[in-house]
Amino acid sequence: MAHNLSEGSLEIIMNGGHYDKPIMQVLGSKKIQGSGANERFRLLVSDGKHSHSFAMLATQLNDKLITGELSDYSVVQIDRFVTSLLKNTGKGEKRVMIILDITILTPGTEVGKRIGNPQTWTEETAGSAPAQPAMQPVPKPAPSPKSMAKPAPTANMNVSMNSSMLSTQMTHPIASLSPYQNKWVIKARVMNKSAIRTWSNARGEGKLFSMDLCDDSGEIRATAFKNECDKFYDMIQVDKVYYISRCQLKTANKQYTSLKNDYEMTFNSDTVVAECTEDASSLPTVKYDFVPINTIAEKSPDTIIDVIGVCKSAGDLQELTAKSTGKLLKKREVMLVDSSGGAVTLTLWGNEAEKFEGSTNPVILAKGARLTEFNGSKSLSYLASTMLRLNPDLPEAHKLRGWYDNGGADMDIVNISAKSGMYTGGSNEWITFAEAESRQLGSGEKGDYFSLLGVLTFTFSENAIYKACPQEQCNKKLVDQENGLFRCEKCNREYPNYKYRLLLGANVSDPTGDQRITAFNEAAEAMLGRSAADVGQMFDYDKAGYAQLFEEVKFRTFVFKFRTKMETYSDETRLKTTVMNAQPVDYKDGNTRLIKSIKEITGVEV
DNA sequence: CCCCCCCC
Repeated sequence: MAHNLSEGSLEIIMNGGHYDKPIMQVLGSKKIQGSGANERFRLLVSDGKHSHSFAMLATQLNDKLITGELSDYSVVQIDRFVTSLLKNTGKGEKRVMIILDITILTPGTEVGKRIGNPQTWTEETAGSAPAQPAMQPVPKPAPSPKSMAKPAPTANMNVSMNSSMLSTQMTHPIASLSPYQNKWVIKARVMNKSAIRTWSNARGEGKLFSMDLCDDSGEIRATAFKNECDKFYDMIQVDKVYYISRCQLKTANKQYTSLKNDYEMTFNSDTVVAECTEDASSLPTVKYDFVPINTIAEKSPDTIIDVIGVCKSAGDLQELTAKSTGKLLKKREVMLVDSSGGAVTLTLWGNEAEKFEGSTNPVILAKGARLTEFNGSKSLSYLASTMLRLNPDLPEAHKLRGWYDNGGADMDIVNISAKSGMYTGGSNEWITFAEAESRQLGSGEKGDYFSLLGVLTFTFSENAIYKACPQEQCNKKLVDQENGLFRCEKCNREYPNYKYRLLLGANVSDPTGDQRITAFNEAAEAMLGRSAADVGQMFDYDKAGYAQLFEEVKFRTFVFKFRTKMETYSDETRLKTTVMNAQPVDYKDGNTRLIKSIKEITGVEV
């Protein structure tokens, strides 16, 4: 197979010229910094004549390397790139190429060898190369942004370029910024802007706001303190594009951001920000990486994720006092659902909790919400840096609206945030009913907890729902006074209203046995995929639907967390097993466990 | 220079 590399293109690019979609061969790659989501790779590329390790892969293309798609010897077409001059201590300047888009023409495994005999490109080679290749268009002076308060820094402006590249070439890619180089201008879109926060600690006090910026090459967080906070807060607007220069760069603390950049920037008194008034539609807009709600349970706690869902219900505003700080907190729990059939609780705090209005079932978009785990179930928490948007004008949002209003509202859901409130931990191990029996779980004084992968083989629909005391903390079954009032023996009061709660009896089986179990309200909601209120509604008005629901849930598989204890009724002693928590199966986790046990049983490496 | 992001 013929591989026509763009011989000589590397030389042109290294001299600051532009070459449209050069075809090159990848000869090697090297991780230059970061790990996980923050890795950045450098490539050794060849155009057949020269080779050079000056190419950096934009982080959004990392996957191609990691998955092996972009293997050594691959022949690629570089569809989009920018170059930038970096100050190289003591050695003048060094040009880097940031690859933004790439098409793999022939996989490395098919090429299998180096093409031609490329020579390593060096400064000496550069000296012998023409400074301005003849094929380049006439250089154009770079227009400086009109509204800049100070003249835009003009460092590194390379004027040999075609007009479509002009604005990109004028500015520096975000991915190329580092603390070692301070003469740059970026052209970036504001993806997110925080509210102004104040702080006060031993080192002083002040206020700040932060913003997340992006361009073709990557993203970065910028923070403005005190004076700069006042100066720029009103000016900076989400979705707008700005030229920004003269900021301090420092290493980002990964604990507090999910942005793909090892650095973050701080505005200082020299910082220049000017709105870009030209067409900036080529710059990426806010990027969302929506996680389907039914897969949120598979993610690790403390992950920052983007989610979009319909607010199915919203709790009341709750006030509570933080035990650790004594601070008065306000929170509101909102239940989000999407067409994946999952439901998750999003907890709003403070101002956001106070002003939230969920009665119209708005579509809620939360970018950068934190996944938290409590008592074995997962939910989302709103952070200061979370971007919350109600009914955003996005295709995903319109789709969800349509789904919800056309039957989605009545869809069976599995609430991954369902909690029992009683679960006190226990081993993370899955065992079987046979193992539970052989370990004599439940025979002790305190009861035992265990987890198991099981199938719901039968559910008892009779008496699965009851009218409970409407008081927040009291779930006592009410006595119908037959006069429109219901009596709570615990509160010693009569109420005209009640709330429905579930108390579900069922059989759970695994390959080694089965067990009659009881699931209280939240666990039962997770198993039935319906809220107690919904089930109560069906019980009252749709008996057939109610019966159907209990049929449908049969043979669903869950990861159950049980509490089991021997109890004696009159003369009979038997195990009473309660479902603390029923979660949908995370098959990735399930397979890991399976592989581990295959290894243990067979001694064979899988 | 923040970096707390809460509670059950």
